[in-house]
Amino acid sequence: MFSLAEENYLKAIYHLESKHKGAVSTNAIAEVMDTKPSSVTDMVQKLADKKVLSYVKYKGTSLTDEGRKTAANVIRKHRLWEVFLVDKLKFHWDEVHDIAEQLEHVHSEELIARLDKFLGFPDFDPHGDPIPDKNGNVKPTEKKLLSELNKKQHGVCVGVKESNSDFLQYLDKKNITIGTKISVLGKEFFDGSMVIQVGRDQFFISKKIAENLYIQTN
Amino acid sequence: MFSLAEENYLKAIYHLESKHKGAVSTNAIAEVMDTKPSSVTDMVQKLADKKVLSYVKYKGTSLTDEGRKTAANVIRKHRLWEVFLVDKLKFHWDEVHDIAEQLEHVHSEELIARLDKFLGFPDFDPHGDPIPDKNGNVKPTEKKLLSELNKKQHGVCVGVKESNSDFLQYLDKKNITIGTKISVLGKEFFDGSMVIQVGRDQFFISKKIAENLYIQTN
DNA sequence: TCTTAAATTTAGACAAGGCTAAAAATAAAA
DNA sequence: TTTTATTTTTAGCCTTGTCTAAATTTAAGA
Ligand SMILES: [Mn+2]
Ligand SMILES: [Mn+2]
Ligand SMILES: [Mn+2]
Ligand SMILES: [Mn+2]
Repeated sequence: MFSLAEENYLKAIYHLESKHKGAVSTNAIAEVMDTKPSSVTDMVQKLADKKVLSYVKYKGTSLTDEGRKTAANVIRKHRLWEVFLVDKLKFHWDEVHDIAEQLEHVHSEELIARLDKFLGFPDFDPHGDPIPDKNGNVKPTEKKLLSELNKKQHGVCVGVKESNSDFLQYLDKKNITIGTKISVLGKEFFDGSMVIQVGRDQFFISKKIAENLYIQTN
Repeated sequence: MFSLAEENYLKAIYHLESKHKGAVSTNAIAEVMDTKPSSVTDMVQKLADKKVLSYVKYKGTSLTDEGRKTAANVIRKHRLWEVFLVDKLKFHWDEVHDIAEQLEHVHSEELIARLDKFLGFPDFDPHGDPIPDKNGNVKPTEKKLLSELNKKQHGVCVGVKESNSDFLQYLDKKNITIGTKISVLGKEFFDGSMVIQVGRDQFFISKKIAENLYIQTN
């Protein structure tokens, strides 16, 4: 059994590993955990003792299979609760993260199994992120960023990269949500900005927006 | 905002106050919290500083209005989650307490408001205990213990006093649940045992059983 | 009332997590 | 290859919540 703090560290390291290849640096962890590098060192040494990650002084850490599975399980819980909050309690998709952040630490295998069933065994959370299975496996999906598309290409929005409130509220204003069809009408190579079509509307979006929307094309 | 430990102390003191009149003793708190009296003294002094209870050395403690409201709110959350677990996730009523014990500490007013609505604003939890409203008020119900009934009296089971697994499973075996009609066919004054009728079945119960079943007669 | 027993509090420690300041190791620059 | 800058770790201290052992207070018995 892992403490709340330990679970949060494992989750953070899991996400960092999936973004950048190679060992995760102490400073990177401190950054996302919003804590000091010295605190990270302490915790990482403790987690290494517990065999959930391997740690080499000054070189960084990487999760063991055990650690990866544990982290994936916390993420599984987080995302299932987010589905519950949106689908059942009718929360808006920009309101659920902080609550799920607490719910993810409730310990009960049975609870999650039943919640999963109650929700109809969802594959994705409200932000389009995949929900790991009981064993910590995530089926790989072929999605790309909207910013990778070129003029005249189109696809369906399947997720968001960053999911902070401001961004999600912007998407709502533009009627973009998971499942929305998006077509690229024009693309400016100088700044990466685009003109896209969503439903009947055509409008301009910045590169930053395009880099935070996942699209599935096929 | 109160810590998990503080919330549990407040809840325990709230329950103790409702059972025995007068100030709650340090030892009584230690007993139900399964901790040492010295630890209780420390915590109780801290909670007194926070104005949620009044504490007089060697004399005991009692909740302030503020403390009572805070405690009732934790209990409200506990019971609403129990309703969720039984009604929605189809848990059995003897399996939900420990999970609710964790869920009750998730902080979000909005979450509880929406959960309440999702559950249809229930008045009682799966064990027949009343759910306090947002302001910490519980409507008083006129219920008595089955052991207080005499021969030929009858009523409807509206709750259980102790709700440990063994007892709840016994009740299931006997087909007794919230809403079940129970008639007293005989009562032995020597040991308080009874013969009762439940549906078509008639059987013997000990005084201990009768003292843990709440009945509404009218 | 005097003495013993029970309840309660105080003193001193400990583990988990976290912080700051200083030291050590590694990476980058000259 | 030195020197300097950056990253990371160590050392020492703090807070929360808990515990044991010892001291105090209150209650009970003679
Ligand atoms: Mn989230
Ligand atoms: Mn999400
Ligand atoms: Mn309960
Ligand atoms: Mn209950």
